Amino acid sequence: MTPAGSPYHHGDLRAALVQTATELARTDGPDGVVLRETARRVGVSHNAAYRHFADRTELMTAVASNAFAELAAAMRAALAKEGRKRSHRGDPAARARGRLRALGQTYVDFAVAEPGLFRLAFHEELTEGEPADTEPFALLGEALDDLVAAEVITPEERPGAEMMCWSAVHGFAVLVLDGPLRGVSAKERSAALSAMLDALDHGL
Amino acid sequence: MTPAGSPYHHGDLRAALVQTATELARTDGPDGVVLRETARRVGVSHNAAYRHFADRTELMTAVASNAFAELAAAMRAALAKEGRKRSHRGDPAARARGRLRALGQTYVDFAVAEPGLFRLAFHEELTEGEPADTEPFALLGEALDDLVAAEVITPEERPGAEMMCWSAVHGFAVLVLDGPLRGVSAKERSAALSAMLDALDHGL
DNA sequence: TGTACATCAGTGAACGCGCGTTCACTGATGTAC
DNA sequence: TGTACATCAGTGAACGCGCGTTCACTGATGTAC
Repeated sequence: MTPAGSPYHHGDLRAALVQTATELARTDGPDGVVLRETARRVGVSHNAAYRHFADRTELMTAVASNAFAELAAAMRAALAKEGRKRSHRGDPAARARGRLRALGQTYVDFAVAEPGLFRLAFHEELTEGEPADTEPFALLGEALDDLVAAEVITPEERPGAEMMCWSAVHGFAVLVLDGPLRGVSAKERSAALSAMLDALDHGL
Repeated sequence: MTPAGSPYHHGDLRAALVQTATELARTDGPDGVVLRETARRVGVSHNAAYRHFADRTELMTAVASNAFAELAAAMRAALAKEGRKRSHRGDPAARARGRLRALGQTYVDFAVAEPGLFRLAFHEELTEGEPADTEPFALLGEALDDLVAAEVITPEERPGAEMMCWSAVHGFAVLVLDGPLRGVSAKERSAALSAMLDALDHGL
């Protein structure tokens, strides 16, 4: 608990910086994460940040990690909601398929709702280092485990199916954000996504 | 025909700038396209570029257009090569499927071979304006027309199939360049791509 | 064929930008005795 | 309980960077008469 006013010691400056930088990324994307601006907004001198991060990249990496966590949380919520559906009672195959679809839908929804965070999470310079924090893809993998368990697909089909799901869902998101699907209306977009998820489900 | 030496008038400065900027993009990606450096390499004062481009973005757009043309050319070559296969004689369905697969393969190969150009082509800031030059996607669309004509898929299935192909292929490329598939060896990568193209083919 | 003149294509110097990063420093905090 | 001291967390000023862009200018070219 820091006293009111502007105490010399912040309390939890690191967390405050990451939080603020995340908001910048949300609004302005990867390039919006400016070290000086982040410090300014937190109300601290810009070099104070160097107590907590070696450089700007380290700050961005922390933001990316935040973004992945946010996406993963949305996906877990969607998974739980879908799992609870009455129609899936006693039908593990339908449930597994429904959950996979829900994951894909949520992934794309997140990209559209938070383009800045999404772009940052997959920002080239950040993914260069150690293996990225890819919980979202792990969740997709678990959904595929369920699909195998429910005998919707065979273990042999799984590798192809997995690449397919990862790629289709991520690709759709990217094409909507920065590709030829950019200008498309929300309505058309969800129709296209829906058609694709149908094809994906049917193809498995 | 310009005389030897350093004539005052270049001859075709615009083309030279685009060409050089393309090489910069090839090596260093979107951020590598630096107006001053481009002019420097061409051997011209940096503001000469403003005779031919309103600003840096316009130069980059020209480079992106080059990149798309290069990708499209590779795809057309793959299409022609696949179409000539003996095994496809009298089997339009097999041929249509083979061509679609060849397109996907070529698309990913291009992204891996020319990451800088690929990233530039789908660079956020460039795709903002008017509809991008998307011949590669048009080719994918034509391949799907053939698939419908050969009765491999029905016209009703086509929209979902199209989104699926676009997304899967583009998504795979992006995941390999900047996503969790980044570090993967060439061998693993082509196995994964192959598995995905199998799944895609089988799913249609 | 010669010449005047509009137009096009280049030059060179300068500006402002705002950043990331480093340096030498000071204020606050907690712990050993 | 008091005090010395190491350590941690901030500050403020400064640097260098290299860029994109603009300004006022000059050299080359082609066309009308």
